[in-house]
Amino acid sequence: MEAKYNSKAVEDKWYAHWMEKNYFHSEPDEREAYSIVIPPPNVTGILHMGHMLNNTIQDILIRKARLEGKNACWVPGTDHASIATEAKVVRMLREKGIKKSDLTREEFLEHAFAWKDEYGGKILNQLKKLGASCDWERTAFTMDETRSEAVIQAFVDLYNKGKLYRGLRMVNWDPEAQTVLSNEEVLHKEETSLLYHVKYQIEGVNDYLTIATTRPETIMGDSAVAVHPDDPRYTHLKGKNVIVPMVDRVIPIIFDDYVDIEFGTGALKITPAHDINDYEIGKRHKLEVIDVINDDGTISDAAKVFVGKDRFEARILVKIALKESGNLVDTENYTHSVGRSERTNAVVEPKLSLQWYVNMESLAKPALDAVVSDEVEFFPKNQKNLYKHWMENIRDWCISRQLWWGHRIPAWFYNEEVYVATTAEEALNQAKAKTGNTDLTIDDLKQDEDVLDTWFSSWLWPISLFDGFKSREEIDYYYPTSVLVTGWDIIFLWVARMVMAGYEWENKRPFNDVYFTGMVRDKQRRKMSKQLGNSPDALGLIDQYGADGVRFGMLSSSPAGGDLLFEEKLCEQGRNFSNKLWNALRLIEGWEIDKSKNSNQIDDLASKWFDAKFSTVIAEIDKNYKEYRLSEALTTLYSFIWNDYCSWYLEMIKPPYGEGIAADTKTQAKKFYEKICTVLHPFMPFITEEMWHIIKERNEGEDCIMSTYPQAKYGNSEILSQVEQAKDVISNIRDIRNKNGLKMKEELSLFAIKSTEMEVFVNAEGIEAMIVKLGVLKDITITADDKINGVSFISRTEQFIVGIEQSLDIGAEIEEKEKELKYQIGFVASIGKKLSNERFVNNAPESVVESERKKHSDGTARIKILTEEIERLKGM
RNA sequence: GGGCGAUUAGCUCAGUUGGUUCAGAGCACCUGGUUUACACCCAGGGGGUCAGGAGUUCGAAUCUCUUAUCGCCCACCA
Repeated sequence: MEAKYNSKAVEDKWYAHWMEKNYFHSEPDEREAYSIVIPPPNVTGILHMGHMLNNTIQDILIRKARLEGKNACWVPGTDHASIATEAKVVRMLREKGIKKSDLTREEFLEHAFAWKDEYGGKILNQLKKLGASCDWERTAFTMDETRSEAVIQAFVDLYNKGKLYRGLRMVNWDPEAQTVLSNEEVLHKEETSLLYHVKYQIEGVNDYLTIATTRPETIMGDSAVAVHPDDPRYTHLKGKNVIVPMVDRVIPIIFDDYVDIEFGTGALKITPAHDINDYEIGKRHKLEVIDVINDDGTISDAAKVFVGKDRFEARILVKIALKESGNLVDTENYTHSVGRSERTNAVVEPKLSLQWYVNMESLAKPALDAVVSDEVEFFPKNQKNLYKHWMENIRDWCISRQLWWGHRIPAWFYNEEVYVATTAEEALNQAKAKTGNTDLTIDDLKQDEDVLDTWFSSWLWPISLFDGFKSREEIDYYYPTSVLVTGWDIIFLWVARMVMAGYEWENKRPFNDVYFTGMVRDKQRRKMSKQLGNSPDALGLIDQYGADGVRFGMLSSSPAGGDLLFEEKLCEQGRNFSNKLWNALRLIEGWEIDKSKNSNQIDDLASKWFDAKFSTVIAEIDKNYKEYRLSEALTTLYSFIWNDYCSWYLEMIKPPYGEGIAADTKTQAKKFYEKICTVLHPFMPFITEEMWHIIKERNEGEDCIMSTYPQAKYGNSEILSQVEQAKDVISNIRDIRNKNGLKMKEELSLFAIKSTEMEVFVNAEGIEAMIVKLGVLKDITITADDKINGVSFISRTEQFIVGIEQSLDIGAEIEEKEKELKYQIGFVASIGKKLSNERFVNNAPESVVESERKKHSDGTARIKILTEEIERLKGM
C-alpha cells in the first residue's frame, strides 16, 4: 500500500463499478421507498459550489437509505430554464451575426436544441465526479416528452377547473429579453438616481405647477397631474389644465388622495402606461393611456419626440430639452428601489399587457396548512414564517412568457374566442362545436405564440418524474418523495409551488421534509460569482483533494439554512482525513499475525470499550440524521474515528515494536474498521469503498455501498466508564511528562494511593495493563505511603503520583495545588448552597439533584485529597 | 413602511425542551516531539464578562423586555 492515499486512482474505478453493478437504479418493489428528486440544474449550466453542496447532501441521504436496505431512488434531470437559456442562445447567435428577429420560431428552436445538445447535460457528468448516486436511467429533462405532456395536462386541467385565466394587467416587462416576468423574477434593490423637479405651465395663466419624477422620459406619456384634494396650495387649480413640456399637450389637473402632500411639491405626474399606481389612478379618473415605450425599451411613436431612442438615452435627452426650455427646476440625488430582471438584470418596465394567470388563492390553502401543521416539515424550522407570510399574501401567477424556448401554451384562437386543449385537433373540435361551423380546419386556428414560465414545468417535477399524469404505478410507490434538498432562495419560485401542485393533482404532499441549504459564499461573505472570480473551479478541487475530500469540506461546516463560507482549507481537512483513514488501514494491514499469541487483557478490554463507544456514536449519528444535522453527524464520526479509533483503540492494541499480533485481535480491529467504512460511506463513498475491499473478508460480489448499516445498541456502560477513567489517567501522566520535560519513551513509576475505589479500578480486568502500556510505565504500585517523590494528580476522586527522579519545584507545586483547592472549595460551596435550597431540591428534576449530590461528594473528596497533598508537599 | 433572523475564542460555527464554578469543535496560534501507520502527523497548552442593559427564576448563553450593530425577505410612494 502507498503511504499516501491517491484519490485519483480509485474514484473513477469505483464509480464505474457501481454503475456496472447497476446499484443506483431502482424499480418499485416490496421494500420501503426512499426517493429524492434533484433540483434540476439549468441544462446549460456548469457545476458550481452551490450544486456541490446541494448534491452532496442528497447523495449522503440517498446512500444512507440504501445502506439501511431501503429502495433508494434519486432522480436526476435538467431544467430547460426558458428565459436564461434563450438569453444565452440569443447571445450566441448574435456573436455569429444572427439576430433572433431574423429567424422564424422553428429556426430559432433548431439553434436552441443544437445548443442544448452540445452543452446540455454537462453538469450531470460533473455530478458523477462528485460521486452522485443518481438513477441515471431515469434522467429527465423538463422539455422531454413525458414532462411536456404533464405541463400541457396541468394547464388544460387548471383551465377547465376555472383556475386559469387571461387578464389585462400591469406586468413586469423585461425589455432586454422582451418578455413579461412574474413578480418573483423581479429583484428589487436600492439604487441612487436623480429626482427631477419639472415645472408644467398652467393653461391660460402665467404660472407653473412643479412635479417631481425619477422618470422624465415618460413625461411624453403623461395624462394628468395629480394633487391631494386637501392640499391648500392647490385648491385654486380645480378644473384647470397644464401643458406637458416638449409635446405641448394639454392635460387636466386631477385631485386624488393617493398623492402624498409631504412629498416634493405635492404634485405628481400621472403616466398610466408606465407605472402601476398611475395606472390605478388613471382608471379612477378615466385618463388616456399613452404608451411611450416600445417592447425593446425604446421610445415609441406615441411619444412624438425622441422616437426610437433607448429609454435611458431619452432620459438624458429629455433632461437637456427641459433645461433648455427652462422647465427643469432642479435635480437631486434620490435613493429608491429599482426592480431588475433576475435573468437579464435589465431594469423592469411596468407595462399594460394581456397575459395568462393562475388563480393562486384556491391552490394556496392546502399548501399553507401542510407546512403550518408540519405535514411537510421544514429544516430549519424558521423558514416556515417566510413561507407562511408569502402564502397568506399570495398573488396570481403570471405564467405566459414572450419567448420561444419553452412549452408553448396549448391555447388556440378563432374569432376572438380561445380554445384550451391538449391538442390542436381537440381545440378544433371545440371550435367547431362552439361556432357550429364544421368546415373549420386547423389552419383557421391560431395557437398562442407564448410559452410558459419555466417554473410551470418545475412545479410539477415530483409528479412528472414519476409520470403522475399518466401512470399510477411509479407515482404510487415513490410519491410523496422523502425529502427535498434545495436553497431557501427559491422557496417561493419553486418549493411553495410544488407543494401546491402536489395537493392539486395528487392530493398529497410532494415531499415529507424540506432541507434548506444556505448559500455558498466566500470568506468575505460575498456570493460566489464569475465576475468576482471567487468561485473555485469545482472539478479542479475534486482533482486536488479528491471527491471525498471536497464532500467533507462542503459538509463539515454547513448547518441547514446557514450560509457556507467556503474555503479551500476545508477540503484540505477532508483530504487529510482521507490520508488518516488510509494510514490507519496501512497500520492494521501491516500487522504480522503471531500464531503463538492469543488476545491479551488489554485487547479484550479495548474491544469491549470500543464496541460500547461505537454504539453510542451510532445512536448519536442516527439522531443527527433524523434532524438533518449532517454536518454534526460527520463531525461526530470524524472525531470518533480520529480520536477513539486511531489515537486510542489502535494504540491500545498495537503490538510492541518488532512483535506480531494475535489473530483474534487483528480480526477484531478489521471488523471495527469495516463497520466504520459503512457508517462513513455516505459521506466519503470512494475511499470507504476502496478500504472496505481491502479489509473485508468478503464473498465475491459484495460492496461497501450495499453493505448493512449497523444498528445502535446499548453499550456496556461500566466498561465505558472504566476505560474513560483510564484514558484520563494516561492523559494526566502525559501532561506531567510534558510539563516536567520528561521523555515520552522513558518508563516511569506510577503510585496509586490506596483506597477501596482505587483497588477496584486498578484491578479491573485489563485496566492496569492498559495504563502501563499507554502511559509508558514501569509499573503501578498501590500504596498507602505518601512520602513518594513525584507529581500528583487527581482522576475523579482518586489520587495518583507519578514518581520522578529529579527534584521538584515544590513551591510551584504547592501554588498549583492551592489554586486547585481554592477552586474546589468554591465549587463545593456553591453546590452545597444549591442543595440546601429547598426550592431547588423540590423543583429540580430528581436526576439533576442526584447529579448535584454526586458532584458535591466528589468535590468534598477532592478537597480532602488536595489538603493532604499540600500538607505532604510542605513536609518534603 | 411591514416582517423575520442573527450577535458565543483571532476566524467559521455547535451548544437539542433553562440545571455544574471547566460554555464545546475545527482552523489559526504557542510548547515539546520524527529510525517503529500517518508532519496531510503525535503529545500537550493558551485564548470567551456567551453584543450592552434590565427583568423572570433556587438557577439564564438558553425565557421576557429594551438598546445597539448586522443580515435577509416582502411592499405600488413620485
